[in-house]
Amino acid sequence: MTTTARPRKVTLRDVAALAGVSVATASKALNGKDQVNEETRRRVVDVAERLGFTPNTLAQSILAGTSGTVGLLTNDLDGRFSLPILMGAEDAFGAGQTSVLLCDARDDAIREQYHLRVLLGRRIDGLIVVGSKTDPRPSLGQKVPVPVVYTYAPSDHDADASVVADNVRAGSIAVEHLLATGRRRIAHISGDVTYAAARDRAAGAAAALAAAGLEPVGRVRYGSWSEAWGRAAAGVLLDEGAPFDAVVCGSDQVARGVLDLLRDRGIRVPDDVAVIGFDNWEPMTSGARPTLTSIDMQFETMGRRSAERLFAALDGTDAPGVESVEPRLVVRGSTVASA
Amino acid sequence: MTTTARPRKVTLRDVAALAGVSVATASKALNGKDQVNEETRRRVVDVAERLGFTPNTLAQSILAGTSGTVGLLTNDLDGRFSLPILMGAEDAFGAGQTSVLLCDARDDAIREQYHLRVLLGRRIDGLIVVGSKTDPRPSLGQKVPVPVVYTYAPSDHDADASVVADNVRAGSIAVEHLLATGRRRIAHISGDVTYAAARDRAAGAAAALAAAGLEPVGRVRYGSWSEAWGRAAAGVLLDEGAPFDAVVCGSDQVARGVLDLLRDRGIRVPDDVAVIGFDNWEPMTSGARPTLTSIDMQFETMGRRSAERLFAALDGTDAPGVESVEPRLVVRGSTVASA
DNA sequence: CTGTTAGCGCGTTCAG
DNA sequence: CTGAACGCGCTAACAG
Repeated sequence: MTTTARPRKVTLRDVAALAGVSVATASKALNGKDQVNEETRRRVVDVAERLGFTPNTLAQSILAGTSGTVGLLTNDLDGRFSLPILMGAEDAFGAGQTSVLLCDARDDAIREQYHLRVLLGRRIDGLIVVGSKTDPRPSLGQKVPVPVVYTYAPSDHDADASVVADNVRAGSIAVEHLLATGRRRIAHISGDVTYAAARDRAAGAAAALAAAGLEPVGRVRYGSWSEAWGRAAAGVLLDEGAPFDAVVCGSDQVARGVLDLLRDRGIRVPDDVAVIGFDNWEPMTSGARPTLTSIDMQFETMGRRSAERLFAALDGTDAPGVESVEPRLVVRGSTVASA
Repeated sequence: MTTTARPRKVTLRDVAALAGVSVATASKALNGKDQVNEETRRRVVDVAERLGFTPNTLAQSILAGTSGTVGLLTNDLDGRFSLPILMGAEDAFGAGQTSVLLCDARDDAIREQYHLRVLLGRRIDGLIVVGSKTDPRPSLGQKVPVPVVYTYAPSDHDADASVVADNVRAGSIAVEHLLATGRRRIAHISGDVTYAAARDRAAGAAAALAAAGLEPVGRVRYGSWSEAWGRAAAGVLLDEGAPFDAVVCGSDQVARGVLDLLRDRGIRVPDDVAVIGFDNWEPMTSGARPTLTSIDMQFETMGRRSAERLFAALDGTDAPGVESVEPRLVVRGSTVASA
């Protein structure tokens, strides 16, 4: 056990003393104010460097009334969606001087409330709340003294600012791509029906089909977000005998299961049947045979936009309301042979 | 655009004034000191509640000299390993009063240095550094004025504190499990040889085989951490003709590829060949057919231990050095039929 | 150009 | 039991 007595933090006072000036002068010198002799400045800067002086941001904050810190309150730290969102946000903030305080509430209102208190105590300048599902979530209320942006899950209150993925549009894009590749008999195997994401994607897909004057092949088959369900549902679909030349799948995992079963049954993809998923989750898309065409929900962009809107709100230039991020089609081998 | 002029933060002064007492009394009342009349306290608490008073942690910190904040500097935010580590740490901290400042350095030394400065400026009490690979990484040096714990990737400096996964042990556990299920001819398909994790696991596996007086089936086949590589390598292995009854795979993804190819070739798992992976990554293990036996590296435990050691270091009761976390075998259908 | 003074929000003596 | 005064590290306003 090394009892390396950590030295007391070096303060501006120390620097000033050793440089033979007052604290105020030292402060000015280090902050590039122009009311200080060039030589004096050099001396101060030099001493500061030598002492390894790091200004105490806390003290600055308490004075400035703004902490240069935002809270990131997530309910989906184990899920794979909050991570890219987090990265996008961290990215947008990192450019400036803003640091991120991360909290995980695990979908527990009590824990959320607790973390909120802590964050407010730390005088965060703003807050981003990441939901665990895309369904609207309860607002934190209007009494929170800093701007709040809800992302992934929108707030259920109109006056709040939210950034969400456009799942309806994603559904349409999927179907439009299949139509563009000449498919006409399109089935739909989705995930857990209690998720708005599943229902929204289905709605978008249905709308695109209807717009093309086509009927879907059977109803949307809801189940769970798993490969096993994809396999099972695809099996049932085949056994029912209605011909189809494409399957829209609720997620990449479901799509993966569908691909596996089609392969088992000797059905060629994409020649006989095209398959498309959602999320563009690399481990799933790249490992599939053939590689999986998917709709990327642009989570990183969502994170970045959330950060940007938070800044805007701080400037007082943000309009409340829900903002959708446009999804993006990524074409691979499961819909186009050459891809 | 709602220009809701945000009200000035309510301070202890405001509370005291409205309660008709001095700041000092208000402070004592709210902090449960026993030198205050019960009725006065009630009144103060009441006013505080009504005003939505939240004590300014920054002000407290500046005084206490400790911020109740730790830095979490990761280089693998996009990878899937840092996330569970982060959760474990967040968990351990959350119990107390500690908040986490998250930074992503993306394996860039410049960015890392920059973030370090910012974090120190914010007077973090300690720092956890998460690597992107398991290979040792350069130490931040001994001049950092707060305790540092390196995790996932250990520091290359002996005097530093590190928490790592025991990949060698993991390799042994994998082989021992296969031996326990009666396998004797064990092949090994791994990932990217430039990763210490791949080499360590192979070393552990080889040692366990040797201890049992067995020879491996061919050399370790290194490649990449992908399903495609797993398929390709398994194909080659079969084509070479040397009989084998088990395959240790460098990761769950590789294992997934191996399983797929064996299935294609009509080889039954686990009857003819057992397959085992590493990481116990749920999307991979549960989607596989059969479900995949895997070694869980206990990332969450690593995060928790890192947090605990950081606390210990703050108390001055931590011994430096590398600590390994024991991996855990999770048995599923790819090694045991009934599982 | 430099030093002195005041004060940010809070906790903690120490008198009253 | 209560309140006035001081200090934490720093910056802004004002004097010198």
